[in-house]
Amino acid sequence: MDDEPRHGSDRWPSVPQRPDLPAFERDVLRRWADEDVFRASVERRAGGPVWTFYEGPPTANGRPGTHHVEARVFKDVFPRYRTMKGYSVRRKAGWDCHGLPVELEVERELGLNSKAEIEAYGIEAFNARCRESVQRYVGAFEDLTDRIGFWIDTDDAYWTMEPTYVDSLWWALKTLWDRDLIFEEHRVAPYCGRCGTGLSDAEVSLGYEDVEDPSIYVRFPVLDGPLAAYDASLVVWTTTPWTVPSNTACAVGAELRYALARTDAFGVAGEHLVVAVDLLDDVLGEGAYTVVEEFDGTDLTGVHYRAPYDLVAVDGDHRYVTTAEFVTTTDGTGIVHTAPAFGADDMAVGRREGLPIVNPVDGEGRFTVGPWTGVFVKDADPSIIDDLRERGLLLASATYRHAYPHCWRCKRPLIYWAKPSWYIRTTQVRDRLLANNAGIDWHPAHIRDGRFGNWLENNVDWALSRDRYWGTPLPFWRCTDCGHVTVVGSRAELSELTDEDHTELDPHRPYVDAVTVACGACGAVAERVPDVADAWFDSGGMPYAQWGYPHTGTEEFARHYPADYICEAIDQTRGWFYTLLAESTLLFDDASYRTCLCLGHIVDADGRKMSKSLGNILDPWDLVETHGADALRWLMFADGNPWVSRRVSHELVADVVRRFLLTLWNTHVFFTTYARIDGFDPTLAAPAVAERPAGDRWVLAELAALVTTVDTSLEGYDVTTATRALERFVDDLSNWYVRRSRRRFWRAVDDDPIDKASAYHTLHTCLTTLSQLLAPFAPFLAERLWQDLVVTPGAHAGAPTSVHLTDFPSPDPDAVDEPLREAMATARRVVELGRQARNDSGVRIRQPLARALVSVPADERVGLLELLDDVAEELNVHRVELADGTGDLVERRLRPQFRALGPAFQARAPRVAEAITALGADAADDVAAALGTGAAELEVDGESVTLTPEMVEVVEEPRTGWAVAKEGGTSFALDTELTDELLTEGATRELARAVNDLRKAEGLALTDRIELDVVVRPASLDARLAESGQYEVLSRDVLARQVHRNAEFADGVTVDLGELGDAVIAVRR
RNA sequence: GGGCCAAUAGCUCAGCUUGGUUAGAGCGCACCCCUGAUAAGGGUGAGGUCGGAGGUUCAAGUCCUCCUUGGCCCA
Repeated sequence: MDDEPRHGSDRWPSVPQRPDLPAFERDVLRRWADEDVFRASVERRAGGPVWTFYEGPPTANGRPGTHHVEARVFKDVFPRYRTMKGYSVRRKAGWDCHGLPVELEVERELGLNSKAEIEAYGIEAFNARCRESVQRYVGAFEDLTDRIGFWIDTDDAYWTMEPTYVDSLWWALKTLWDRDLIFEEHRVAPYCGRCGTGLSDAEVSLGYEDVEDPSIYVRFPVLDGPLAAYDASLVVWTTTPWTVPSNTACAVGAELRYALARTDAFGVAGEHLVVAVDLLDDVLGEGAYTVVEEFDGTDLTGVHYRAPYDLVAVDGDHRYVTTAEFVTTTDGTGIVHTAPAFGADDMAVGRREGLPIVNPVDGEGRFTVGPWTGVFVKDADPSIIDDLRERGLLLASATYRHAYPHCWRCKRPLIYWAKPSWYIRTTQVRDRLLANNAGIDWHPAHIRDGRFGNWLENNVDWALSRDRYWGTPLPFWRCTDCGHVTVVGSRAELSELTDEDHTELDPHRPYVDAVTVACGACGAVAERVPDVADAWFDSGGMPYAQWGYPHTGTEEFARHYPADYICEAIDQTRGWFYTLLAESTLLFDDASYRTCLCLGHIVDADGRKMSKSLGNILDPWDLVETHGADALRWLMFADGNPWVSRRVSHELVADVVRRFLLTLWNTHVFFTTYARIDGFDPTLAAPAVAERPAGDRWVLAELAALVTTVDTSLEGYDVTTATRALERFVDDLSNWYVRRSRRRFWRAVDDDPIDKASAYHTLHTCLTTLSQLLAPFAPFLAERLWQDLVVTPGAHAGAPTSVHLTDFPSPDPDAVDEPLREAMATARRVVELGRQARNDSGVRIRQPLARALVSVPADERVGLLELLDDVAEELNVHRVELADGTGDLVERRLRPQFRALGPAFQARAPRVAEAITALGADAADDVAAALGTGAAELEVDGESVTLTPEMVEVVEEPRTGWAVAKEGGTSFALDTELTDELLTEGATRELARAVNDLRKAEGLALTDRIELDVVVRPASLDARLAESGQYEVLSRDVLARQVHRNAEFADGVTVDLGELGDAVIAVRR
């Protein structure tokens, strides 16, 4: 730009027209770091009311992806907003360090494949590798966190593997133990025989595959009761033949009906079989049986039967019929084979009935007894089926296609079996969980009673223990002698119990395993149970454990409990959202968070989930370094609802840059360019808002409304409404305010200094307020605007050195002007119609026209009156007239208003509407006149009905032959007749454009003055231009010191002036 | 198999809470304008059975039921 401003001031920076967004963001990051702005923003609010955010710790077991950016920017925007609103918002970071994912990552690195191999490698060395792995990835997270402008204090982070954190968890576990909320029990869990380990639900869900499994029907002969007299057999269905040797009971539905049927279907003449009535046809074949007797499921209760195998000696009553709720007649026979060791439902029945657990299977999933000893159970299925068939017990055998879980690592089918585990008795506080959940403000609201509420309704006890290595060790010591369990609440307590100093102990395995305590009951040696805690227990405990509560940090805990706001993706409903609520309910009978924003997932441009296997992972660094962090942040905030899955791609981020960021940037460039030229001094008093022109008052009214919208939306955790309002305003500012006001900026200062100052102050206010409104969303661009518009030019005495240290704006009460906003909306609609009319008529915009006639609905007339000059100027029409409802220029039509007609006429409303629409111009005149005095009568289907003014809108349409455009109740008619005078003006505009083109081509600066040589032909046109003063107009428009008509010059440019003639022009400095 | 969510223009998304008769925006496309924001900017237009079928209502993109497809969670 010009190095010699017209009125001399370098207070405004020179802003590049094409910004390198990532580069300037890095500059901003440096400034923030140098001036410690984040810390300052928190500290200046230290005395404010506390507003608490909890960081759900990312599991640092891989590089951060684009979905992490999503969660992190939503975690950032509300704390930033609250800080600007005056709240004290501590931003404590956190890292989730433990868990199977970390172990698996390390196993991969080390090439280990099983627990046996890990133990051979050594738990100490293995856990050391896990610790290193976590620290490695935390670094990657910190870098990205910083780059995207997520202000969270990573120096103050909690780490779930820290000893003080573990101490807190031990306290929690001991507290629960003391309240009898923890117990040990056999439970059925998915298990991989080859890997020798149970799998978490998350792992199981990775490995579902569609497979063919056997589906067999087996005879279980009845041994006692009336049925025995028939030599009847129960027909039992199963898809896991290998569990038949472990059968201990059969379950029937108490509410279901059963039948004793005689049949020859299976090659035994006249045999008697028991099957659910609903399934007789399916199992025995239609018409292939006779029902002997029908009875209820409960009638079968207690009936003993003979099972096919006696491979394991069993004590106690078993192999009888009982009832269970899960029995249905959707498939099978209505009689369910039950093996408590190998199914969760089975185990529940077994526990209720006190049935023995028969488990002839070893830790590798192989039979330990019978003819299949050493065979993997699933592989034994065919041979068991053959055996049943040979012994005449098999009624039928088929296959069954279904999804069955497989080990995601070794691809072998999983088996479900019972092993002892530690549980937290969450079912005991189920009602409290529901009650506490009811008080949480969920976004979206349906989570509360939907996904999350349903989950809580079906609460089961929390399986706490994991038979693994890298986790919080359970602080349970069991006596080797009497079995008594001693629970330890901290390392300090452990020291007391052992009379050794363990206060500096690394509480991880294997160190803690080596510590033994004296049994609290008998005094013998107690050893720690080897399990570690579910890593979810770690993260769910962060409200207290991040402070080391209650051993340390009791004040911080009190100050920051509960959280006002948390935010994670929707998959945390059963993860962190649950464990947070469960632990706070168990320990404090309270929800530890007040508001929860639940995000949808990030998917690729085709709507597919991002995954390594699909190869569609978007690297967040690539996005940020190509388009900038603000662009990515804005996409997350503005594109769709936070809680539906949203697409991210380079194209979509680039679109944000073009559509929004560059539009705003261009406005910024426009302002600073002219502010530099004019040396605008922002410290001089601004004209009062009421004194400014309508355009200024309008944009300030829009700004005031925007401030209210953004503030209210953010208060309600609604970024969608806020960002859409901001986008709309930026577009309005650029494409209406600036567009309409350009001339005011470039005309000479001494022309109308008040008007010019008004324009500058207005645009300056808009841009600086935008900077503040944008600060929580797009912190980099906001900062740049603030620096360029406030800090560098010294615009406000004592203004904060960063936008992030300012108070969130409040609407200027002097600027609020709803009628003006509405009037401008009308004016803009009229302009749109005007453009349409011009387009249709083929008269180019540079050609002035004499007049236009506008009709708008009656209630918009007054407001529009003030803005008609704006409309005229925008459309390059000398005079725009507003039809006043009289005279012959317009004719009236009536538009039915259903909102009023519907309630009044009900079923007849459509007929009345038709009648209203059908009225001719004269009849419409009469009705409109009658309505003016209150009500009008109208004949509909031979009956007279009474219309009130609310029921119709009176629409006026120009009666002229002009170019007309209309929409709804608004119409615009353009007089396209061209007079000599108008054509002359048009020629001047044409000349001005050509001269300015030439100026640009010659490389002249905006402010350079020129000598203009011009020859207009024919001479008559030249004379007309001179007579009508058009050369003066031209001279002003192109900053010519003098216009030399009919000059002699060699290298002129020819300008076509249409049918009027042409011209040759040249410019000189 | 169960729960929740989604489906609106070629694409990405608003609108649905509170039903009102012309359903919007951006991108893309076609045509055009502007040329002192200029390696910018703007306009006009085409493009929609609002996933499908019923229902409630004078009136349904909006409310209800069922279905289809997709996603997430669970089994």
